Amino acid sequence: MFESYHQILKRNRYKVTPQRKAILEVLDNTRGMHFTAEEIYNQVKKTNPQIGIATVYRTLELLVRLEIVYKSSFDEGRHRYEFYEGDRHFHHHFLCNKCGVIIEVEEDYLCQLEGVLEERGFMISNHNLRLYGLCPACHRKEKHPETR
Amino acid sequence: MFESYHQILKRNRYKVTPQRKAILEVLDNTRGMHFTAEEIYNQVKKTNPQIGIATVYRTLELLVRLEIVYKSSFDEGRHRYEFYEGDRHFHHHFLCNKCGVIIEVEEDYLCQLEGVLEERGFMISNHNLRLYGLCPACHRKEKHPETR
DNA sequence: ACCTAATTGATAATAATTATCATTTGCAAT
DNA sequence: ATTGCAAATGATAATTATTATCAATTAGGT
Repeated sequence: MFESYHQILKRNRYKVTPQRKAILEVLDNTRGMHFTAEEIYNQVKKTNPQIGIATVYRTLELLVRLEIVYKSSFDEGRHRYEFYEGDRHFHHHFLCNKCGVIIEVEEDYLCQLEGVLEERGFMISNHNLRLYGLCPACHRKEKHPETR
Repeated sequence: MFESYHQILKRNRYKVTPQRKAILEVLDNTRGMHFTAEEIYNQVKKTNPQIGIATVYRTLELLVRLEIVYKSSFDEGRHRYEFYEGDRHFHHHFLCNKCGVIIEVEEDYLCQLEGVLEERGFMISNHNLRLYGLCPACHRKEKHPETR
C-alpha cells in the first residue's frame, strides 16, 4: 500500500527522498482528512524538522501531477490536498455551514446529467461537486438546542 | 430590474454611490460571464476612471453578502463573480480543459443525491458543481482536426 | 566510492486580497 | 438648500498563499 507510491515515483523517474516519503506517510495516516499545504508542513515537521515549506508545495504539486493526490479549493483562499482514491470520478464533498466539517459523499447520481451533456456534444472527464448545508450533528442541534 | 438593486442597498442601510452603481451596471451588462475582480475593475474604469481596485473588492464582497452576486473559485488562484440569478440552487459550471470556456449548465439532477443525504440527516442548502472535459467545439476539433 | 542531475532549504518574488487611514460624500435632519 | 457626520472611497501598505531562484546537498546508477 505504501510501497506502491514508491513504485509510482520510480516508474516516473522521480527520486524517493526522505522528504517525499514523509509527506506520503502523513497523507497516508490522514486519509479522509483535507489538509492545507501548511497543515501538512506542520505534520511533516514532527518527523522531519529540517523540511522547508517549499518542498511541501513542490511535492504536493508532483503528487497531484502523478494523480496520487487530489487538490481542491473550498473557496477559503487556499487549497486542500487529499489522497486520490482512484475512481474515474472523484467523490463529492459536503461542507457544513456551521461547524465547517468536510464530509465525503460517495454517491454518484450525476451520470444522468452527464448523459444529457454528452448527447449535446460535451465530453465530460471529471466533475467536482460541493454541497453546503448542515451536517447531521448540526442539524440535530438546530432542531433540539441543548444550551443557550 | 436595475432599480431593485438600488432598493436592496437602501433597505440594508448601504449608500448608493456612483461606484456601486457603476459596478452593478457592469455586472448587469455581462450576465452569463464570470469575471475576476480585476476584470470588473478594468470594465468599471472605462466609465469611472478614478475608481480604486479596493472599492471593487469591497463592493463585490458587499454584493456577495447581500446575495446579489455569487463568488466562485475555479482553482485558478483567484475568484470570479457573477450575478446571482436567485434560484434556490445555483446553476452548474462546465469548464473546458482545452479552450477554458466556462459554460453554464442549467439541468439539475442532484435532487436524488440530495434526497439520499437528507434521509441521513443532512440539510442541504446549496451546491456547487463543476464539470470538466471538452466543450462541443473542442470535442469536435479533437475528432476532426482541421489544422496543424 | 564517485558522478551528476535531481532535489532541497532558505529566501526573495509574485499575485490576489485585505487593512489602514486621511479625505470625500451620500443623505437624514434641520 | 445647508449642514453634520457616519459611511464610503482611493491610495497604498500589509498580509497571505504560492511560486521562483539559486547555491548546497543527495539519491541512485555506474
